[in-house]
Amino acid sequence: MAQPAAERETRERLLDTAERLFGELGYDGVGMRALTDGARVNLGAATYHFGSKEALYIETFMRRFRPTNAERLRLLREAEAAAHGKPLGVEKIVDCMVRPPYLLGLKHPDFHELLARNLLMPPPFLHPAIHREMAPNVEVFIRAFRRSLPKVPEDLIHLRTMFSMGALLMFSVQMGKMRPARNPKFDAGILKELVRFISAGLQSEPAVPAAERAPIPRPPNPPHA
Amino acid sequence: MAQPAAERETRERLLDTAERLFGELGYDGVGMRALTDGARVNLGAATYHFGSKEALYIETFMRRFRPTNAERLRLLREAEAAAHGKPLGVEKIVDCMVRPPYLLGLKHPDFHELLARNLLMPPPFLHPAIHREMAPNVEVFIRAFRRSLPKVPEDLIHLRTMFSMGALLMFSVQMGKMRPARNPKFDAGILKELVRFISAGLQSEPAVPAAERAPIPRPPNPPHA
DNA sequence: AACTACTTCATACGTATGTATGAATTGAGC
DNA sequence: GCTCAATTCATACATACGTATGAAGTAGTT
Repeated sequence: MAQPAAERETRERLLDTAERLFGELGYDGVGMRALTDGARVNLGAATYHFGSKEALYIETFMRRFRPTNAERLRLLREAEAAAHGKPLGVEKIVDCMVRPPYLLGLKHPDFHELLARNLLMPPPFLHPAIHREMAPNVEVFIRAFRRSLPKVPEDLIHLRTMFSMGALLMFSVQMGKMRPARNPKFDAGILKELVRFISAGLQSEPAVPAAERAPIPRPPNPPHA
Repeated sequence: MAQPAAERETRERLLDTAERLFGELGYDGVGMRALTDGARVNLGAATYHFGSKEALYIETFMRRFRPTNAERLRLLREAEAAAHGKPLGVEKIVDCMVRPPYLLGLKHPDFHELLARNLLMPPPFLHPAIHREMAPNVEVFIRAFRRSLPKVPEDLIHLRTMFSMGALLMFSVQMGKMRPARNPKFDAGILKELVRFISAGLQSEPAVPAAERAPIPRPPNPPHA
């Protein structure tokens, strides 16, 4: 194999540019030429490395989403190990869920918008990849919440987790936009506020007694977040 | 003017189709031909009635967003009048904010996704229209929250309102997807749960004392929701 | 029946799209 | 220094895009 360094550079320059442009403008909003021009890469090289625009898009998203998700799981398991079988505090669980994407956004600000885009309204061809990646994660977090929120029926936990993801994604988008005005002191405080907000919502008394409420169906495409 | 009835039909068929397709696939994901074919309308008629694709998109969104926003304001003013100068309950304010788009979504399910799309990541050319429409609304709701949440600093109210919008938008998207599985009893209960979730987050104790926290800047493009 | 304003329609234009092709170029292994 | 696989590059292809144009059609009004 020739020039492995150059190869990696081309590939990654293209992914970085794709991260930025796809995030700003969406899958359909950016053409191959805009991507390759922005990355100073030949048009043919894009097809060579990724095969198709869809494949490039998937990889652009997944290269960051995979490790983030793994980290969430790791943090939760770590916290559960430290708790020796006792239920975790809700804020702790939420922190495990929210911190990894938050830190990721600090390191790769361009990813913020892309994340929100793909979790809220992913292009159809992304569904399988997202679902595969998220399914085990959802499972584990829901179980943790159920243990720590005995007063909240399971279907309501699902619903509230969905709300939480919405808050997180809106947060993500706005963090991207506030980039210039931010500073470390600000960044330190704001995560705690997000965790607090979500945790308060999760812990609140159900608004409708379970007996009087119709069961909440799980959406066909669960909020993969 | 000839065939005013037919004109209105053509215009509205096109808007309805645009609502559905733009919502599913986004502005760049749908071509003029897909829209006009879907609405059984001639391609030229689209340009005739709307002038351009951007104008069509703006009108597709605004024809529902305008009245929804007006209704929010109306509900809040009505509640404030009934309170005779006393601060409103937080749940009441949240209800005024959330109920109109919720009811709208029940009536026009296709609008759900379009709303989420445009409030979370509007195409650039929509910014002015959204901002004009939302600015007074935001003002009034923030003021109401400030009165009812004396313990929450104003910048944190802004932040939490942003979180709330995220929850609402995720809710909106998922309601769209759950359409087939829903029923009236379900619909009746779920709004209350959304209001409860958001209100609990808004009312929670600030996670970081104001003195120890950096001020939260208002994002350059405020969460127009 | 002729006129008028409005709406629909078929068609055309230039450009941009994603992908395919095959020739150049590169640098390590021998 | 030759070989060879990996990469880059210029170019081409068919299709889809948004918009413009002008003729055809449609009702009310006179």
